[in-house]
Amino acid sequence: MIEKTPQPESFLPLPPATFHILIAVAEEDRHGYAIIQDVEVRTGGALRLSAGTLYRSIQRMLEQGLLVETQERPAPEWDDERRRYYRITPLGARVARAETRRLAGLLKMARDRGFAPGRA
Amino acid sequence: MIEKTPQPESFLPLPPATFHILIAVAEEDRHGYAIIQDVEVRTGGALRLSAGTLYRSIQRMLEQGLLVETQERPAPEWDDERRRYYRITPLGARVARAETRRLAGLLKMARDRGFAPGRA
DNA sequence: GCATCTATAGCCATAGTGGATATACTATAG
DNA sequence: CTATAGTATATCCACTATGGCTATAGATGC
Repeated sequence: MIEKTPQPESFLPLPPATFHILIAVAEEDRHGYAIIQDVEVRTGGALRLSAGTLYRSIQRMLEQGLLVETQERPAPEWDDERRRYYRITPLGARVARAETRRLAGLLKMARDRGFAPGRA
Repeated sequence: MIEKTPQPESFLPLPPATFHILIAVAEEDRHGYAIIQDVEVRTGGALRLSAGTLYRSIQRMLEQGLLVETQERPAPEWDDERRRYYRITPLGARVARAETRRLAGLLKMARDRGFAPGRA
């Protein structure tokens, strides 16, 4: 018996916070606070993930297998004991690609109906 | 005094149902049930707007000025008395364009971090 | 007669979110 | 020395959006 991994599509549509967290940890392993900062910088300050949303989202994502907590830590002089580092799993990456496809489709629908992505 | 219309950005991010409804009525005035069908066809059956979500979303959108109920009705032989037709307002169109821009930005972030919109 | 489709609308439970709060360590300014 | 701000994780409460169910009701089809 082959243990089947769940279909990425079954996670869709992703909660916005979940997608932003996956994008944040795609580049490199990040700890919670660094994820909040990455989202804020990436969106030009437009989206600030609240701590409540972040840690509950991470909990859920660990249970779903989209993230794992890594044991690898930076050199002690760069580290902070309090931090917990998270890494995206292969499943997490597949789910993120599926959500990316869904968004691309949605964007196409909007453009086809005349909502060009130009100025306001 | 010029009565200011609200900033389109203040509505963002749009609830998914709201954006789908705006896309549905962009093409032509539609009644509730026709909106549900348009969403289902457009998404290839992936998204089925529930009646509860639809009518509460419409209520909110009327109050926010994103939609108006039209008085114009099709010829009686094509009409159904029960139907209520909705039309997108200029504000609704501006909000939809703003949301389209936001989504385009989000999609770019995902692609920049390696989530190409290719296969799963 | 009964099911199905069309059409609108309200009710209830759940999920996701923001904001506030708690704890605690570090760095900087006064 | 002390106050403030930043870093870091975590929990609690309230609100919003959503899905599913139910109600109502006329039309169509078997």
